[in-house]
Amino acid sequence: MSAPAIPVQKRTGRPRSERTEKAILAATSQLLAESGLAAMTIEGVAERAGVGKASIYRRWPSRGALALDATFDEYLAGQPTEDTGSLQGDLEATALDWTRAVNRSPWGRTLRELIAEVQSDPILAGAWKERFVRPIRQQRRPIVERAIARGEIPKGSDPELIMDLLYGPLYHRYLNGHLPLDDSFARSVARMVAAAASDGAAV
Amino acid sequence: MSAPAIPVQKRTGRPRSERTEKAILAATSQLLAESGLAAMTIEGVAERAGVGKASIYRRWPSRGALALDATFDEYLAGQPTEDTGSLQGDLEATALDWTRAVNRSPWGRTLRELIAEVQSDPILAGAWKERFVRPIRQQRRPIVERAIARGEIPKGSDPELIMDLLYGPLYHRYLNGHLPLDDSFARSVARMVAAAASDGAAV
Amino acid sequence: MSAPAIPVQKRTGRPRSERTEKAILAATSQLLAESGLAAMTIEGVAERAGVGKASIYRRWPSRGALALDATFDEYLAGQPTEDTGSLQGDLEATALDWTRAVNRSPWGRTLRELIAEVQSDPILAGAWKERFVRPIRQQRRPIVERAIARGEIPKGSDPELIMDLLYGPLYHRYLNGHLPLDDSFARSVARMVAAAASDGAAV
Amino acid sequence: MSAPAIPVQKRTGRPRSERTEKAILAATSQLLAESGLAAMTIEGVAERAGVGKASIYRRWPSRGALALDATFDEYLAGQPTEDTGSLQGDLEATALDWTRAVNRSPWGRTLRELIAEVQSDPILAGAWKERFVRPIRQQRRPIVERAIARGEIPKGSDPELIMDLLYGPLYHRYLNGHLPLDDSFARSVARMVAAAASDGAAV
DNA sequence: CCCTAAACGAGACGGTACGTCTAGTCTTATG
DNA sequence: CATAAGACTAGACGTACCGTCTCGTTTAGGG
Repeated sequence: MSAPAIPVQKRTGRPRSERTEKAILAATSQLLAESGLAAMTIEGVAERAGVGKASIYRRWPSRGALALDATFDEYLAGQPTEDTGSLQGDLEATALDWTRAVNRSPWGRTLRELIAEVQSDPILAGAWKERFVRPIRQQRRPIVERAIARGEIPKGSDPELIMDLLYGPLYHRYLNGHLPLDDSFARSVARMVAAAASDGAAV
Repeated sequence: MSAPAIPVQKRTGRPRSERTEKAILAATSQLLAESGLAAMTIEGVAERAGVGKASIYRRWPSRGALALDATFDEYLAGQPTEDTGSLQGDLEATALDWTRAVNRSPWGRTLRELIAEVQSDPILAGAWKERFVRPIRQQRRPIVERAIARGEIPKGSDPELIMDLLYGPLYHRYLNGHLPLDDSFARSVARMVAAAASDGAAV
Repeated sequence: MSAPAIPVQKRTGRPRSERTEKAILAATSQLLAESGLAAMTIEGVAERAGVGKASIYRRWPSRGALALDATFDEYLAGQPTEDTGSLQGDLEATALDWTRAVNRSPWGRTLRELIAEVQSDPILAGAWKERFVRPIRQQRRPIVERAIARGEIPKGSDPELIMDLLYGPLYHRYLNGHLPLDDSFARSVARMVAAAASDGAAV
Repeated sequence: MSAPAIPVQKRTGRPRSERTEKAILAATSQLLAESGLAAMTIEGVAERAGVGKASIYRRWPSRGALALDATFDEYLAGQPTEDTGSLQGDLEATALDWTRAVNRSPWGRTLRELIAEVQSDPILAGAWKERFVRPIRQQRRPIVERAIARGEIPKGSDPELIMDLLYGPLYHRYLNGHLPLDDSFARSVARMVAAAASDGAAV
């Protein structure tokens, strides 16, 4: 009825070395931080990690997949979701957290290039959604639930719509760069989304 | 014996051929439509156009710049800005136009990859903002002005903020692909932005 | 593999650089002399010559073809065919020349490895025959003709058979190494071939 | 390369499996017959034999050594040395035997590539001489002894010289391919060698 | 009857070189 | 000068094998 929770242990052959895996991810992170995804090559990673290229290809199907894993490793800390007491407060905290994170170089640059890489590789795009987008959104879902519980917004309000309204404008300035992505903008967006949701427009 | 009174435009050398330019752009468009930006190479364009690589480099500094020009050539038709009589109506028309345009393959794919390309090339990013982002936004500016004139929203409402609130969520689903970008979503976004602006949250 | 006798005039494009060609052949010769054919790689040649790999592949289809050309360039001096006054004298001079040439390291090693390389590459084998084997044999043909003119051997004697009888045993010891290939052996072979030919056994 | 004459008694551990050894040799022979030595790889043999690579390296030091053993296994039948009653007859029988054997594909191809392999591996060259060259020559030695006994050639005639005179030209055409190696050539060589030896030129 | 130790199949390991591809520049002959 | 053609240096690509090194398992002989 379901996939095995604990994958069956492979029976034969030399097991993959954890040391090798860590060396590859570390080298990747370094290179990404130094010069960005565009300048990161599999050969470069292999050399820096003191590893054969085959050991990389054995584990990751593409440069993007490797970069994604390495970036995810750094990101895992995640961001908090503390209750500020109001919908607008929660949205503002979320927007400010994200804004400050992506303005942090070089992580911000890598994220930007990773999103770019994802645009022309459907397999990678799937991983991106699973590993980055979905977790962050689920983490923020309680914000809407708390607002409903508080009676700030109607019961049927769509959390997905609200999340897109909040994150969308931030990503937009981040990737297009037509106007600055700063704290002030983050606060404005949060204010507008809170207002719209309170009006019941998200139902 | 005497210098010309009005300095004549330098006339030495063979002038650049218009035929060459058109052949390059046509070949680029074809290749983009066939296999996307990721698979488009300068060598491929040169061969398809029956042109030397140098003739391309003489005109465009990079693959992205060429692709941008070729795509812009196709895009010039633009979208209308007719007055629907209400802010929400105007926003909805705008959102639906954009949504339907990017859902059109292969143009949608090329745009997506172009945005990707822009992420790691600052020069190209500048061109992108000038040529695509700014014109579209200026074209839509009257929407806010009309809404103020109608008294739907306060005088000090920020058109840039409203534009970001509208386009941001659309781009977000377009590039991240976590949820479908369809007419229904476009209408929901327009409704929410109109609601927020009416509340005076965009001041 | 080599320049055509009558080079077809290429109409367009940048012509191949003579400098590049010479640098490649020089680097190849050096590497062959230093460590032999088995250790010579296309990458190594490219690096030593300060040349892109593509420039090598543009000119030679395989490592063996390149090595053959480089070795031929060194060999071109050739060996004399002076008339010693008798068949046995001429054969002996020929055998001694060849013996001493192949005992000369590193040229002898390269020749040995080149013959080896030829065994599993039919295209290369053709070039080998044309460029090395046939010229040498034709150069030695007058030996038999002079012997006939002198009346030492019958008119119908087969020069090819006599050449094989002379060179065969020398190559045999050279490649098999079961017994030393020295001047004494060269003289013995020459003596026997002369004796057999005088008996009219080569008719 | 092969089992030692007096196998040192191993004290402990699992003994080497005869099945494994046979599977390796069989797979090697198959691959040699199918595509030749140049295309035969240790990995390919291991896979075909259903054997770990280490089990091959435990037994043979190199690809050439393995190929030599596998080929030798097939060759063991050897060739007869019957007395035809005359030196020329014996030489002719020998030459024809060898000629026909090497013209037999794929065995002929493998032998050719094996000789090639030997040229750049001194250790393998030693094995080659011991295992192939010497046995064959010793097998043919009685030919000369019988000729002396018959009084066809002088007592001091050098068997090694005569063997080189006979085999050399055959190997020469076999490896160089400049002219066909056929029965007619084999007979001519035998006739010439017999003539020279009768003249006492082999003393 | 277990213990020891080597051999076993499998396959990962760090490497090297392959032959191909594209980048961006340079060099020719021809307009 | 610009052009089409194509050679130039440079270097990454992904693949194939190399010879070595773990794994967990098997298989004998000696204690």
